[in-house]
Amino acid sequence: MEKILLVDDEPDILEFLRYNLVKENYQVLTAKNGRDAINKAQKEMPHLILLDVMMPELDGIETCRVLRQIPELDNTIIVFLTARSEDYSQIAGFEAGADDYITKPVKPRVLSSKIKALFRRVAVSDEIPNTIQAGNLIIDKEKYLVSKEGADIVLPKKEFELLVLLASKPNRVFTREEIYAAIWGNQVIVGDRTIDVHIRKLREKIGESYIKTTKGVGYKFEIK
Amino acid sequence: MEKILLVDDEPDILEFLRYNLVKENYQVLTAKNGRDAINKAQKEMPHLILLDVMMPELDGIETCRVLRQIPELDNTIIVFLTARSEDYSQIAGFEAGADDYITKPVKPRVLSSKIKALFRRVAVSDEIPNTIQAGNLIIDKEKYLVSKEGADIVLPKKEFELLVLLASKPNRVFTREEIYAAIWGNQVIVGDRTIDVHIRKLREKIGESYIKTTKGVGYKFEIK
DNA sequence: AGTCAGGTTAAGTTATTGTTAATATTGCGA
DNA sequence: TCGCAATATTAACAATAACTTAACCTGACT
Repeated sequence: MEKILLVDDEPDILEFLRYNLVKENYQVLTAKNGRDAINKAQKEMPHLILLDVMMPELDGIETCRVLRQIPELDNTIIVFLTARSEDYSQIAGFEAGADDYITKPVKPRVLSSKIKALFRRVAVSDEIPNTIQAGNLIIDKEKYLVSKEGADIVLPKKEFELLVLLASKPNRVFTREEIYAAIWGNQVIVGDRTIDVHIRKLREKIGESYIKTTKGVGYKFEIK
Repeated sequence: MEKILLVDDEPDILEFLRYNLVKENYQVLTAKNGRDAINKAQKEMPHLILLDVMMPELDGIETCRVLRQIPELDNTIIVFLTARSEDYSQIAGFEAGADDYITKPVKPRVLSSKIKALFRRVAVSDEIPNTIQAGNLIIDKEKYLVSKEGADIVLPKKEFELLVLLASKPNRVFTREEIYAAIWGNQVIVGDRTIDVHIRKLREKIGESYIKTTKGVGYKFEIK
């Protein structure tokens, strides 16, 4: 369920928007000014912020600028609510980092269809870079699957992570230390044959030719 | 060709509107009061209904409310014809489920451009798929129904949501965290066997072959 | 030959998931 | 509002897959 933060200084509008969005099954939070919005946004990490442009003190444009500074909110969609499609505010708004506009008076169906469309857009653009091509292997991080010439290979977690690591920079040699750090982290301690065994299993499954040992240094995913 | 239903108690206006819309190549039906409109709408399934607000007996607002109860007319656009842009009627109208307004006196060019714009918008937002086809399962999110080879399967809420989530991206592995976040949200905390049990129930009902476990990672809805 | 780095195998260990039944919660109709 | 039935969650234990380790092997280089 998507979380939406509404920001407007007029309680009536806030209520009107909330009513319509709750009906569409969104989780709705509200803030009544810019400062409030920034706090709540940081705490709640909403997926979308609907932000009135005209507000006393910190206006929508300024609020948006501040919000866009927060790296955690990078994937948050910001939509402006403007009185009319004034060219001025639109330009300023997009420059401040808004994703879209809705003009007042807000029509419920426009509201919901626009928001739906925005979420859809995000959902689509999200699925782009989840696969690594390396030689004739395709590694799909999302599906946790490796396919080799059409055939799917299922790998256990550690083996998959190992492969992803090595294949993420083909031909680069990863030392054992690097591999430990990346896959086990600094907390876990494992014996010194563990990686070798995983490498063995991996080679068995994807074929012996991909992973090369550089003695005294480490392993690499070789791609000619 | 789009079908438009005109509703107004004044024959002159009706005739005026029809003339202008027929010219634009729409298929035009008319009704002279709210009751009539509801009947014709159900029978004819128009793509758009142009509805006068001021009508004796059942007024436009009320008619609209009734129309919006009819699920088949969900995708029908409802446009109000109002004497002037009174704030009151606008709000009431939008709450009743209208999509837009046209104010009287109606200018033919405004009429046709507005209607064109509305159809264009619907054409875009219409692609929201309310049904997922996955293997030989058809999942209808609207009807909360799953059918497998013609037979309907009724699923409890949680199981249904789980299925929808997994089937929304077939073959993608969802981690337990993702599943928790999607179905329970960040607020609720449930024990660590809860998902498993729901998975069990689901598999019992839809068949064992669809949902695959990727140990250490999560679950996926597999579709070959 | 001795040492060092890594390879291999199988057996042990642990972590994760499956399963069932019991318990809690919810929603709904009388 | 009560009580029932349907759902949802938890608990306890079983099953299984993944991971790690130990013991031994191989080959290269000195």
